[in-house]
Amino acid sequence: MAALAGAVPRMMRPSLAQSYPRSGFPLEGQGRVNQLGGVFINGRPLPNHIRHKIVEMAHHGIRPCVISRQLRVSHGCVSKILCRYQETGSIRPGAIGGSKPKVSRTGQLDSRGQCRK
DNA sequence: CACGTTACGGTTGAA
DNA sequence: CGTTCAACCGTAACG
Repeated sequence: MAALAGAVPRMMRPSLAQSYPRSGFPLEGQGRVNQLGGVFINGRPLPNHIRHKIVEMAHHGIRPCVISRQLRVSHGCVSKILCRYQETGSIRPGAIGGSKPKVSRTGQLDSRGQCRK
């Protein structure tokens, strides 16, 4: 599914998209720039296409250091995403949010429900 | 110079 | 309906 991992963009919510205060693009207001000159959002996963590019380049035989420079992402992130990709075989991030499952609290299993949308 | 891991700040989302 | 809390996010820094 790696090749088909790209299909879940956080499209603007109908209610939010309708709530356009003014300006052309109220969204993406947290656009930050890292030392590499790349735009990312603090506390939010990278765009789907960026992740796909990282895996694609890595599969091509390009060094992680080159990928990080070419895509403008921190090498730490590249390493993390590549590691996860090899583990799970998927490009998508883990399950963010979601409170602690009561069942796990009892002290049996610690596997969090990886419910991907 | 290249790579892995940790530290930090921030957001998300169910309970 | 609003708050809480743990987990993951990615960058920045360390080794």
